[in-house]
Amino acid sequence: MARERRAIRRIESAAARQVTFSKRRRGLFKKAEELAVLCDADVALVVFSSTGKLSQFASSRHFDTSGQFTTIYVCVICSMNEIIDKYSTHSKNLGKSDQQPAIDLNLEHCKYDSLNEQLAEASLRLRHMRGEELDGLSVGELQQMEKNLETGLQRVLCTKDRQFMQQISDLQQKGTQLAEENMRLKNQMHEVPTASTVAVAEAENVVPEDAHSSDSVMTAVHSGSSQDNDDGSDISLKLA
Amino acid sequence: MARERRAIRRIESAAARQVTFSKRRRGLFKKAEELAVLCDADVALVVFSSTGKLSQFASSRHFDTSGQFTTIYVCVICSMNEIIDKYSTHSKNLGKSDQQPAIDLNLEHCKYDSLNEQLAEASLRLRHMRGEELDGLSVGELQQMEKNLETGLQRVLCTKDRQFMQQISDLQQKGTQLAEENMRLKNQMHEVPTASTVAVAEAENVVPEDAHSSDSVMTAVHSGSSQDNDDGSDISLKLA
DNA sequence: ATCTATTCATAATG
DNA sequence: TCATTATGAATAGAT
Repeated sequence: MARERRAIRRIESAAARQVTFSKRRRGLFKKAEELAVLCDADVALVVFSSTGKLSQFASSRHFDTSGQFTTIYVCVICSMNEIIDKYSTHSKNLGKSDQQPAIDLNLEHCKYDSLNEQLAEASLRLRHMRGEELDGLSVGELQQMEKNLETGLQRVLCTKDRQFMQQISDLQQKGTQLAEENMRLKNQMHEVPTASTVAVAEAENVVPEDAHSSDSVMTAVHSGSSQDNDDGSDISLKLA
Repeated sequence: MARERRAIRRIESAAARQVTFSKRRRGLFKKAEELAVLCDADVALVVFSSTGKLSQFASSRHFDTSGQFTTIYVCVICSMNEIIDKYSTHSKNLGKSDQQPAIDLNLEHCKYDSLNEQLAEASLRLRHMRGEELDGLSVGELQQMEKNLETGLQRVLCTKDRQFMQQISDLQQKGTQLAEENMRLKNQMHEVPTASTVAVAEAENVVPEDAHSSDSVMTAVHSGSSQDNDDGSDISLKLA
């Protein structure tokens, strides 16, 4: 693939071997990733260099934050184990029925296979719901799917609206409470001498600037950044 | 790497995906083997196609019969397991040294539990897609679902349209064939005595009115309703 | 690491 | 699936 063809035989020079290993390993992992993405395949790749260093790759399908199904690559033990489990199951199902105490094993196998089938069925349905692999379906099945999707979408929209309204209502309530507390604070300030007012304001760090009129106090509280949130919510508070 | 660069994104067409999968899988396995030989590395590669078919590759070092150390390539379970064992050992050494006081039994349990979890996860997702059990979800998750459902719905609609159009196209083709056949029949009628012509037309019920000029025959066939459909389709035939 | 001359993999097509 | 071929990618060797 280059200046000259290199015979596919162990490279004797350790240095050259290391260089070639680096180059080709990168290429191999890239190809593995491309295969996984292009063909929607699960790929697990484990490589030990001649010095014993491990590199691994596994593909996994997940939801990403933008809400689309995406193939992302997780080179972590967890994901790799999934594929190895899949592999183990597969190789156990095919072939070697020897060397096993047979009885319980078969029961386990049945349960296992049944679970696998159910999982396959469920993921096929999910893929259909995502609009994938539809080509084999009849028009009737497609119409049913359309109906299901429309129903699901409607319900999701309703739920979302409900949650939005709940949040708004919560925020309004919180706003009312804060406004009431502000009113109380304002009244307290009116009831004490001017010198104490300043002391209180500094001690509680509520009003960052010199506030003498009641108007300026209200303004400062409403426009302040939300350090005053005591429930961990990160939604900024805006009141009309 | 060919006539044109293909974007590294999931190939939508199942057929094209399958073709690309075959080609690229072969390439990937070849590269894996070459890396193992050239660089004296241990390589394990497990690939599940999107249809769930497994292919695997593993390299292993053995003494061959000539008494030399050689890297030979064994795509058998045994060899793969060696590497997976190596992998497992490696990943066990790093990090989690906990949770492993137990017996080998737990391996089976883990796999079983994992399958069960996956199944539960899949069916929950399905229920979510159908708009069920949404109350626990955040607004963000709901928005993702909304997007997914819209995408799925769009794809279902597209597929349905495609199938409708396919049916229409099939019917049009059939109509054209019938029209041609009618034309042949008409020509045959011109070649036999008038009495027989009428008899044939009535017997086959193809041309409803007296048709003597070629123009009127064509018109009759094209605007005729589709009693001539022999495949049970109930879609009416309209030709331009 | 970077740079090319080559070889190779593969996308499109039949 | 198989064969062909134009094209872009990967990479061997050198710096």
